[in-house]
Amino acid sequence: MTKLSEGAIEALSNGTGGNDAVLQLVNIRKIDGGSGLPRFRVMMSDGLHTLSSFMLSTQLNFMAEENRLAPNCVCILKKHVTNILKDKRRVVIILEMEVIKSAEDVAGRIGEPTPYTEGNKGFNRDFGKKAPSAMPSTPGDNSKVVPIASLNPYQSKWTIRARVTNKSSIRTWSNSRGDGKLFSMEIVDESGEIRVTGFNQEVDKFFSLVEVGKVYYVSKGSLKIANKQYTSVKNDYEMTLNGESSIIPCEDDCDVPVMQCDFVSIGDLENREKDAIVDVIGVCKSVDEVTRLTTKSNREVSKRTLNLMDMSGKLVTVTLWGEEAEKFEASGQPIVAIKGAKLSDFGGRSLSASFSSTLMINPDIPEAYKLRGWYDKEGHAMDGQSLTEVKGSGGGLTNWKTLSDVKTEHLGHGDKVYTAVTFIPYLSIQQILPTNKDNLNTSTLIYIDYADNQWVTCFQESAEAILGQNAAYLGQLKDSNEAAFDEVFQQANFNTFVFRSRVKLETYNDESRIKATVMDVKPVDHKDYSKRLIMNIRKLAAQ
DNA sequence: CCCCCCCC
Repeated sequence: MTKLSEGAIEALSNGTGGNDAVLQLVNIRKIDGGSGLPRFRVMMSDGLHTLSSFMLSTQLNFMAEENRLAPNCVCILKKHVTNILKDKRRVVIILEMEVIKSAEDVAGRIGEPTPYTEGNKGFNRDFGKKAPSAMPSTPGDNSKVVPIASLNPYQSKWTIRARVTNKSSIRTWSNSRGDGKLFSMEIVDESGEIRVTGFNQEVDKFFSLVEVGKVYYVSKGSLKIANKQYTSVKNDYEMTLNGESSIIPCEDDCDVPVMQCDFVSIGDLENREKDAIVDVIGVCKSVDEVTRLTTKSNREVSKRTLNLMDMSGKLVTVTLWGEEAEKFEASGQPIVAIKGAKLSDFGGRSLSASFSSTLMINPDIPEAYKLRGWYDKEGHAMDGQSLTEVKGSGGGLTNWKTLSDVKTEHLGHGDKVYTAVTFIPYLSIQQILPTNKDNLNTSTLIYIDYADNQWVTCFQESAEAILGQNAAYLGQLKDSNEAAFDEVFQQANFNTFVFRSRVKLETYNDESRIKATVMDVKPVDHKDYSKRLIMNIRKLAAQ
């Protein structure tokens, strides 16, 4: 039977408890978090005593939500902080905890614990494994270093020690409530992260001091409820620097983490809501050239799109803006991580690196090494399927299929776009829009590959690309020289192109059939196509 | 006290 850390509850309750206590979870309940995230209150037992004043820190909410923390499970309390409330009660905030035995593997309650009666005599704060004497001294201030996760609007005298992971430029604003300037940054420690904003005088005082990547002691700021709409930072609160605040560089910084990311698998982006702010990591499989464009509000901006793929085998198009677009270096298919990318429903699902995003190229984190290993071993041989359906040129050719794949995978039942290299044995023009001869409205062609055939419909642009003539000229020719007109179509037969086509189930008069439409036609890039064929041969040989 | 998130 699992041995619990008898005596740990008493120690935790009077503030002398260390970490790595083995405890049994007795009960867990959700409490109303008001406007913020839900909070979970937990009762734990050490076999001798139970104590109900444990709170799960919000970054561990997933453990409760996934039912990993069911009554009777046995856990190791890896990291915690003790907060003291106004009425001097202690609350143990669980920062890190591991379930070592799930509820179903435990027969029931271990021992016969009785509720611990709060006999708080001491009044020392306990911040986890660091004994008060070992606490880093805080420059120019008597306050103790506390974890970011313990910050709240009700305590004002504190110091945190945190690394800056992101810093904005200085922005000015002017509206009915006044005007001013501000900057914001994101900082992280081992317990969590928080967004910090400085206005006006605080901009003058702190902006130039703060450098991304460095660690600072930050003391005294105002905490308020965070507006989740604008940030992916996992904290219910955000901090505003005020006249009392200080920021002092900290040289001894190696134990402060670099960045906290909660990566979403690219495949899972399909299930996320539009406008969600997410962290993603993937291999940059392809990249477009940088382009300049003018926004609706008449601002000039640089833009670049890239395709990221991860171990879900799915790809997504990500748009970078401004300097990040201009400076992006795509050589060697780097690992790209983006913290705080914005999910859009353009083309199905796509991502945009917004103002508050942090872009990392080949970051020094385990997820990146894992992905690199996977990609070099097997991922490079996968085409992957893109969540972003790209119209026209640009954005790269993805989701390569043979025509028999299109059938056997029932792509048409899900409104999918695929790429295929196909040969045109026969092409016929069905219709030139009678009211406007310049408009080659519809032409239908059959295309084939080695395995199957498919009738598809082309509209003007793709039809012109296949016929090699523009619609206006063809319209004239049809009236003036029918033999020459037919010849254009004869010439187009027996050519091979790369087609991007959309297949979709259409219902007409209660009858359903798969309708295929060409979205884009390109000449075959034989070098690229040969590589693709060699890759497929290798894959078949490996089976 | 901001919160701009651009383009196809």
